[in-house]
Amino acid sequence: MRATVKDVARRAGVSPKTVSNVMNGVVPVSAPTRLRVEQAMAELDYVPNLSARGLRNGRSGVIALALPDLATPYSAEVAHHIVEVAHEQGWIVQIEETGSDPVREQELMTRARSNLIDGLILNPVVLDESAVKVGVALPPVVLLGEVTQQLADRVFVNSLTAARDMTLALAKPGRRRIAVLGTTQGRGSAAAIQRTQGYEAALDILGIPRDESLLIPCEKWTPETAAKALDAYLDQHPVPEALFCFTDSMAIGALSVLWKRGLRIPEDIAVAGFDDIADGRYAVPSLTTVSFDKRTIASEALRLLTERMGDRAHGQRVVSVDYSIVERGSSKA
Amino acid sequence: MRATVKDVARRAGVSPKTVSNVMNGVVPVSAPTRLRVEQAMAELDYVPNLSARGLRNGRSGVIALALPDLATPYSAEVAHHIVEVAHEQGWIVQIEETGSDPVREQELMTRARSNLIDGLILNPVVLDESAVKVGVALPPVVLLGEVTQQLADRVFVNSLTAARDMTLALAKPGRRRIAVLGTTQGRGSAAAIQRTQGYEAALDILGIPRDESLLIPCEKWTPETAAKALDAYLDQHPVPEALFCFTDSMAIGALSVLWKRGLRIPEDIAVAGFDDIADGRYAVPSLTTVSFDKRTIASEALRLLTERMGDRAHGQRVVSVDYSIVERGSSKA
DNA sequence: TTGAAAGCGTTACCAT
DNA sequence: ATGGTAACGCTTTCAA
Repeated sequence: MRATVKDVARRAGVSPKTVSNVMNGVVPVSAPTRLRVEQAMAELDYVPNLSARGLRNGRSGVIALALPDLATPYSAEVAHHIVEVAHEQGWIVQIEETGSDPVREQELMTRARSNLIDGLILNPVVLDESAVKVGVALPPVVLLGEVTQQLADRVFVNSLTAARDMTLALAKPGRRRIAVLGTTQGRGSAAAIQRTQGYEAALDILGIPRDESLLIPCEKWTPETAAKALDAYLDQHPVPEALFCFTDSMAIGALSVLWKRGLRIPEDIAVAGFDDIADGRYAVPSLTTVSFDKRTIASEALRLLTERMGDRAHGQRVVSVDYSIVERGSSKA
Repeated sequence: MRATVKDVARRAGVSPKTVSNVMNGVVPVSAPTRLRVEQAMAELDYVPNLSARGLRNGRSGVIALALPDLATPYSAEVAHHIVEVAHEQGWIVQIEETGSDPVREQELMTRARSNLIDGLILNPVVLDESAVKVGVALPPVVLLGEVTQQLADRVFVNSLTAARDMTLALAKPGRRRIAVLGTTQGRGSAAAIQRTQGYEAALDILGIPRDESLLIPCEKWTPETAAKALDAYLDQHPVPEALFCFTDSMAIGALSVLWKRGLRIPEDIAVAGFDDIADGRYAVPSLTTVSFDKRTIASEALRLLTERMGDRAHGQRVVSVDYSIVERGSSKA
C-alpha cells in the first residue's frame, strides 16, 4: 500500500499538517523537524497523491495542449517546446488531438474544465468565433496561430505581412509569375486567408496583376496533398517562376514532385515554405522559408496562460511573435 | 461556481448516488429518472471533477507517454498514434520528455506513480537494467523499442534482423562497400548495438570482410549530427557504394550532404534509413527504409499496459512487431 | 431502484 | 512552530 501524509507524519512523530508544510515550504518549519519529516518521506518512498491535492486545491498543475495532429513536424516542434517550457515551470502537460475538427476544438474550449486541467493551449484550424457561446465560462485558454476571434488570449505570427514579405523576396530577382500552393476554397482556415491576402498585397506593391491561375488550392496542408495538387496543376499549366507553399511540409511534398519532373530548383522554379521546420534545412535544396522562434511562442503562450489563470476577468491579450525571411538554396538566385 | 453531483441531484430531485449511477451506467436506473438527471446535468452544464473521481477510485484514467524528444519525426509519429489509440479507448495522455537522459528515464519508471497516472509507456534510449532496483513497486509500465532488460513489458521491432535484411538488400545489386551511419562508441543505445550487429551478420552471410573504416559513428541520431559526421567522414575516406543510416532522420541529413557534394543517388551511392517516417517518402530521391506499422506499436503497447494494470503479478510480456524492407529511389538500381 | 453516510489523501482554518 | 478538524467532489457500502 502506498504511504500517505499520515504515515509520514506518524513515522516522523509530527502531525500531517507539518508534513504538508514541509512539502509546500510556505509556512516555516524548524530545521530538525523538517529533517525528520524528509527522512520519513524518503524511508517510506512517499509520493504525494496528486488527485487528492488537486481536489483540495482546486488546481491540478496540469495544462492541456491541443493540436490538430501531433505527427506533423510543425505541431511536433511546437509541442516539444511547450512541453519543455511547461516542465521547467512545474506544469504537467496533457495532449489532445483535434484532427482539425471544429467541433472538437469548441468542445475542448467549453468542456475542458473537468478540473483535471487548469488551462488549455489550443492550436485551432477552423475555430469559428460565432460557435463559441459568449457568457459560457471558459477555462483559461490561449490560442495559437491565426484565428479571427476576440474571446481568448492569443499568440501568433503575422501571416499576412510574412506572406507579403516572402512574396516580395521571391520576386526580387525579377520573377513575376509567382504561384502559391495552399489556398482554400470557401471558408478556409484563417491562416490560409491571411497568407493569400499577404501574397496579393505583395503583387499589388509590385504592380503585378493578380492571376487566378497561379492560386493552387490545397485544403489539407500535408506533403501528400501538396504533391498531388501540384502534380495535377503542372499537367494543366506552364511552370511558374516561383512557388510559395503555405507551409514547409507542403514545400517538401512540392520539391519531390518538381524533382521527379526534372525541373531544376531554383533555376527553373524557386520554392519557398513557411514555418522553418527542421527538415526544411535538410531538404534538397535547402528550403527558403518564413522563420520564427517556436520557443518564444511556447514561453509567451505559457506566460499568457498563467496570467489568465491569475486574473480571469482581464481583457484579451494578444502577442505577436517576430518572423524573418530566411533565403536558402531553394530560392537563391 | 461549478456544479457538483449534489447540485445535479437536487435539481433532478434524486440522490447523488443516482446521479453517479446515471453517469457510470453500471447500476440500472429507470428511464424517467435517468432522463431527469440527464436534463439536470445539461441545464447546470455539469462536468465531473476528475480529481475527485480519481481520488475516490484510485484510478485517474490518465496514462503517461515518455519519449526522448517530441520534435523528432519518429517520436512525433509514435506519439500521434498512441494518443489516437488511447483516446479511442477513453484514456487521457500526459506527455513527458526524457531528453534521452537515463536518470530521467529511471525516475519516471520508479517515481511516476503519483496517482495522477495509472500507467506509463516509456521509450527509453539508454535504460540500464541494473539501475532499476528490483523489488521496488513499479507502476504498470510498457517499454517501447530495443532495451536489454527483463523487468517490464515491451513492444519492439527486431532491429537486428531488420538491419541484417536491409544490408542484404543494399548488397543485392553487387554492392560490397556498405557503410553504416549511427554506430556509437562505448556503451551506446541498445538500438545502435542491435543494428550494428545485424549489419555485421549480413556481411558474414555475404562473405564480405568487416571493415572498421566503414562504421561511421554518430552518437545523436539527428539530421544535424548525421550531416556533420558524414561530411567529416567523406573528407577522409572514399565514397562507399551504399550508406545504411540507422534512422530516416539521419538519412535525410546524409542526403543533403551527398547532394551538396554532387554525388548522384543511387548511382554513386545508395542510401537507406530506418523507421519509415513520412518525410522519407518525399525526400529526394525518396528514401529506402525499414518500414513497420506504428499504429500496431501503439495499440499493442496500450493492450499490454491495460493488461498489466489488471494483473500486476503476471510475468513479463514481450511483443515483436513485423517490419518490411521498402526499396525506394534512394537505392533502386 | 433509490437514499444516507462514510471515506479516499490532501491542505486550510483556527487553535495552542 | 505545530496540532486538530473540517472540507474538497466523488463513489461505494449498507439500508430501505
